[in-house]
Amino acid sequence: MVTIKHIAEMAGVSRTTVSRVLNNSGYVSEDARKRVEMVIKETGYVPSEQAKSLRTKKTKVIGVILPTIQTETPSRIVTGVGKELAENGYQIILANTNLDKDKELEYLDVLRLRQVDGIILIATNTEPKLMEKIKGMNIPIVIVGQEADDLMYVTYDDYHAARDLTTFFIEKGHTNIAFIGVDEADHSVGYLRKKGYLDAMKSSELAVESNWVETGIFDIESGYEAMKNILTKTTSIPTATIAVTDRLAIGAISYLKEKGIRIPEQMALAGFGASELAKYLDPPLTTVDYQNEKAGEEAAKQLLAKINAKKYQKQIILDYRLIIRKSV
Amino acid sequence: MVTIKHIAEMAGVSRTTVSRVLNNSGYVSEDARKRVEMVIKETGYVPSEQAKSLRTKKTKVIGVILPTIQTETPSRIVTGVGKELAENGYQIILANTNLDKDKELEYLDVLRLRQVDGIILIATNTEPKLMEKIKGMNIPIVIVGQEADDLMYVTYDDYHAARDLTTFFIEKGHTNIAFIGVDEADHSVGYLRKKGYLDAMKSSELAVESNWVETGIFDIESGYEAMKNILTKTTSIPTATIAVTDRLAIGAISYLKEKGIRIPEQMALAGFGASELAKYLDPPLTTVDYQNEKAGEEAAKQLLAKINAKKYQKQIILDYRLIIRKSV
DNA sequence: CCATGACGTGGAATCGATTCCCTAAAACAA
DNA sequence: TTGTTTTAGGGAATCGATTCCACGTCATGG
Repeated sequence: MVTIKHIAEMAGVSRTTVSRVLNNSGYVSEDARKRVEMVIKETGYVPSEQAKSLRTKKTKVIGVILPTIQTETPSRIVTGVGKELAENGYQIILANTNLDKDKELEYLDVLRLRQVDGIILIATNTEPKLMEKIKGMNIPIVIVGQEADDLMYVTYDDYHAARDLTTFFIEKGHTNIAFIGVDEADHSVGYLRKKGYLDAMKSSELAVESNWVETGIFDIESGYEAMKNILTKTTSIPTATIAVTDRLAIGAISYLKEKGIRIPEQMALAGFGASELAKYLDPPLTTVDYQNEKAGEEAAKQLLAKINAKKYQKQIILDYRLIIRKSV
Repeated sequence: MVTIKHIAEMAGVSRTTVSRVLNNSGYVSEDARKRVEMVIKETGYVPSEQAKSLRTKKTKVIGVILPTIQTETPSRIVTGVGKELAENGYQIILANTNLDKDKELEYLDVLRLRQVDGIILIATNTEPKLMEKIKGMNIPIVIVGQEADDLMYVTYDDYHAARDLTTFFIEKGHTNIAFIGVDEADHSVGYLRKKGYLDAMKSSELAVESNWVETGIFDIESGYEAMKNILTKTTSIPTATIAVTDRLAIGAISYLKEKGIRIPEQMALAGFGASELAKYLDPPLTTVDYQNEKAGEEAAKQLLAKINAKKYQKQIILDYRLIIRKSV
């Protein structure tokens, strides 16, 4: 393996000078620079990242912690992060928790000891233990998808998205609107989207029957179950349902079809997330488009700014867009 | 930051001894070991990975090159890889080409200079330039999803899967079977699956009209276009269609629905990949289940075996399973 | 003509580990 | 008692970079 020492010898200069050429810092004569560059080209020499980062304490690696790589939201975020980082010569170390909350904490440590320059956490919760840990780390960390008082984050306006969507249904004349949510520990998806729904109902003075509100987990199956509960347990049957993810909506559709209930005539339906498939469902699903990839890019951008001691925005809330399709 | 030097001083031993405790190598008295361990616990010291890898030339990092993270197949593979690696204390550096072939080559270099211990390439082609480059690198590399003569790989039995699926249609009585493929540069998905289809047709002495065979790219839209072409350009209309991915099949379905063509009565349909959504389409889509996650695990397992100079299997071809659903 | 500063360069320390080699005491064998 | 092994531990080199500091050489201005 060719090292800086070899280059120095071959070019007849000291390692110092080679280093100067590499980082173009300090004084180097045109002559010496030429020779060094020649030799570098000939040998195809590339400086060792390990050695460099041992000295400089910078690895040009960013850790990304995510709950799963198998659903669209995190995948898109990572894609965005990756694009932004690649442009700046940074690499991603991936830490997949596979939905295991404890691993979020664990991976923070693993990444620290890998001396990553920063961490992007695609968060599923804002538990105090996690927040405390983040505050205690002296590595720049950006949270994506959740608000977190005085930490850096990039998230979406979940509350207003849910509120707008609900209002949209109300304006269409629906009064009985059901809701399929998830655990409120997920502040964005669980709590805020539900609050948006409830507040919209309240401000239109519409009552919400307790059985209209179901809680699932993040998979299709639980959307199916939730819709089943809604239709079998409620006294006044809703005419519209909001599901907090497209996958839950897909589960709901699957139940509705099984029972021969027509969408949207008998049950209007909407999801969140603008999954690619939503467009191709029958009927195409109304959904909320968050700019996930943009969120990833933005998170990476602010993180790099912070790392390089430039001006950065600490907290960003991205916009959303309702995509109205035939399911309503 | 606490280093081995501090630990040595605090425990009243040399760095050598601390290192011995850390790696439990060489002779260390019970007494010294206790003291060192105490200090390590007190200080929460963790050895620097950079320093270690500078010396040992091992980083415990594996590079994963993939075409996109936004479709199910690579996501599942990465999940499998991640699980296996995590169990062995390895980390993943992610290199996302975003479907840009040139970046595959580029990232091989980037990863090498990051001194990754090995590379897993989720491949979309087997172009000579790429294969040559891989042979020329002196880092262990496993290819996933493509065969590559004398390199390490884990792939699927694409040929027989396609052949079986086609035969299944034939046995159901179909004689006019269309095919939506992709560019044959993708040897597995493009070439082998098509060959399986053609050979099955031939061995049943069924003719294949040239217009029955369409080529798309990997997105839903091109499935739509392909189905449109098949139905508008052919003289004898097919009664069944095989699409080489579920997404292509979804596009095809979308066209069929638009035209009011009933599935499977007027057109039977099948895809490949066992995407989660396939199950919830209307009608549920017949598809081929490859064990993507297993493939990832297997690739990681063999790679680690090779890295650690243990016995490994150079080439693995995984099994598949037809999932017959109502679309046929 | 000499002080000053810009320019060029190299020596050597440093980052934080591992590891080779050496010394020395203790344990054991002859 | 002497000679070998085993056990224990330290010194110092090393990995491949960066960077501080010192030291020349010129040109310039006072």
